[in-house]
Amino acid sequence: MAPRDSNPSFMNGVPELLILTLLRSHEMYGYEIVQAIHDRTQQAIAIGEGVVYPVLHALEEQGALRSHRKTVAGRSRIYYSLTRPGARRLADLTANWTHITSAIQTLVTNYVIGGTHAQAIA
Amino acid sequence: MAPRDSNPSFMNGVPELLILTLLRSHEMYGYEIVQAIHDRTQQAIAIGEGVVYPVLHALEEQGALRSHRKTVAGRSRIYYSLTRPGARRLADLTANWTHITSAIQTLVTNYVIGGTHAQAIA
DNA sequence: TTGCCATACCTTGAACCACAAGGTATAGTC
DNA sequence: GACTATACCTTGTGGTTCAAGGTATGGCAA
Repeated sequence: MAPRDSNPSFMNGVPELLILTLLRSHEMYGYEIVQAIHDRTQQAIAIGEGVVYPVLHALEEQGALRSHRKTVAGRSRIYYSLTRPGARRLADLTANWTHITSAIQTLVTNYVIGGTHAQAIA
Repeated sequence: MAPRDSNPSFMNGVPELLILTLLRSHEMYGYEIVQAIHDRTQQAIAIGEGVVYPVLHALEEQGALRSHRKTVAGRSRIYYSLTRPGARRLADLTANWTHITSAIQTLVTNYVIGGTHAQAIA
């Protein structure tokens, strides 16, 4: 039921990380988050609604987010904001993300600078 | 049969990236790769044999790797090395990896430097 | 007024990847 | 003679993400 630990199932949880990150500065609603991720990453990353909404629900259920409805221009929106535990969770995820990606980056960019190392490719 | 593209299924393929990266400089065998990933990332990343071996088989089948048996000290090892297409594949994966992670990194580390932004956490 | 697009929410099914756990076999060590 | 390390491998399970669809309102254009 809970093989949560060990490896972070690798790079999983990126949507969660991005969503929490966006909510760090101010509250947002789901549809807005979907577009914000797309825009603020120069289209490098596109996370669909089918991913965002379930994550929002799960995070709220876990107490990491809090929500309230607001109607703007006849449109009903559900705004989400970080709770204290949510901020802690974001800090953990961010630290972990940085740790892992920098480890990978070090490996990947090691002595590839000028060489063609043709003997390895042969 | 082939919804391969769209998003890179996110951070998937990290094991593949790491394996190709290690094989960039010289040939290695599976068991060695498992430990090398563990060691060269300061234990930040641990990829099990259950992941490495299938990836090696798949990459060879796709023509990205080439293998040959060698017996060393009574131990039979299967050494893998990069082919030309494999090197191209590694270049693609690396570029993509860098692109995506830097986009995320930019979002994640934006104006978090000194502030507690307590108003967002409330 | 009818149709279409954008907004805004949501769920379902399938695909896929990585993992843990197991299984085989040999070499060296205690 | 048993245990650990080496070295290969496969299977089943589980968790994430995806694409595709489904509902409803507002605004705009034909």
